[in-house]
Amino acid sequence: MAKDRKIDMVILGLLSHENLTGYDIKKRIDGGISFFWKGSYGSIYPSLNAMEKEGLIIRTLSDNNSEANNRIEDEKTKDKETKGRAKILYSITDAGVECVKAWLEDSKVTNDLKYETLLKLFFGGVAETEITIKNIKEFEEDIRKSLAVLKVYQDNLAKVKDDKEHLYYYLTVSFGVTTYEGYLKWCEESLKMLKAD
Amino acid sequence: MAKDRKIDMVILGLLSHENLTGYDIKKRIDGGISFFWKGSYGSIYPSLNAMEKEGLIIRTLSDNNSEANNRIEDEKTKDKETKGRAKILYSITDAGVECVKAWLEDSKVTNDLKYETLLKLFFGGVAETEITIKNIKEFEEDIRKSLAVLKVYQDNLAKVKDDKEHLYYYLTVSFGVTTYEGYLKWCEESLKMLKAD
DNA sequence: ATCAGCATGTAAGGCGTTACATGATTCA
DNA sequence: TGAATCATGTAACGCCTTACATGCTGAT
Repeated sequence: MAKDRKIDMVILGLLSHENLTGYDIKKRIDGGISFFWKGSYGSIYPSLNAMEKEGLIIRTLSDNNSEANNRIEDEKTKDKETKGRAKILYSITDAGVECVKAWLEDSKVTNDLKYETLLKLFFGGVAETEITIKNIKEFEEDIRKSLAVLKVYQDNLAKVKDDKEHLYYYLTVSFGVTTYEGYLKWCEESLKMLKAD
Repeated sequence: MAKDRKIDMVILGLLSHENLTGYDIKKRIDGGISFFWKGSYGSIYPSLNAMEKEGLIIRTLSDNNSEANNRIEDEKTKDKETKGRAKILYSITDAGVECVKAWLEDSKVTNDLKYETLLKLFFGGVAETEITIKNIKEFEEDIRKSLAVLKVYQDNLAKVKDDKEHLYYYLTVSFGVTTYEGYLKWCEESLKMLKAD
């Protein structure tokens, strides 16, 4: 049942949208969801293998240049498609979908936040005020950049948010935009207070 | 140099304010900073022992009912104070303070956020809309409660924020208040959109 | 007398990162 | 030809949590 490894849910969730390789999954994680979740190959590939054994996902042939061939034709399960590349495309099984549903319906959640920025702020009294000001300015700059990226996502998604599938993505990105805007507001006020001594 | 174990910095930071036992440290972490950092005894005690060996902290006699006796009188270093309780009070050394300063001045930070709530939202399309609505409402309720607590902290700290020592605490708590208010705003808007279908 | 809170610690195990190892393909 | 990107995976190691083990103190 994929224990408590949240990475399993991330992968299962992504596969509920489309068939992906481990490499693709990494790209998806690094893309639109990176502001609230991260993952590395070192966790993705082992998770993929474990979930395949559990029957939550299966290897599939890639469907590029053809439609509807979600069946396995090669028992080595290495996709030979266009050339001879070793590429493993995964798709979610019914058991996998049930697993995601069960997780969604389970109301217990753990939001684990580790803000080193805030830690440094909290203990800022140990060093000079200038250090804290510098740290906040750097944080502000990072957020400003991320916010710009998120807003592009948000604008594009706003146009298609009537489609159920995109609404959830839109809401997630909006969460990022709202919180980042809050961060910037806080940065501004804090810098004012610190500069005033 | 306490490697990359962030818990070391949390402890060192707390000890830069006051002398504490491992048990006290746990309480401090669970208190005002729990919204951006967490820690358990299983990480606190080993960290304390490691840092003592590194000379970043030392065992101290508790100074209750007396002033200025920060010297060690008992080589067993178990504080025998009021009764015969085994209680180890730690204080930060100069090396420890330098360590915190070096960390504060190092501009690289890692803010590691794992929002299971957002993960569930992102993949909400797998289940019925009602599930997502329920999940958001639960998140909203949790945030509302935490915000109320934070606001009490903020109000109390606002009164003493002219004092340098308290300003940083005030700013940290304000960060929490600002972001939590943003969360609530987002919850409201999202629920509206989801209910509108 | 019992329970909550004070107080310290260890053991097992889970989760995850970094760095490494390997090799194909595509494009300049 | 060489660099970037695609693509999969392992090994070592680190950090942390959970659960357990132990025992004192103070209040009801």
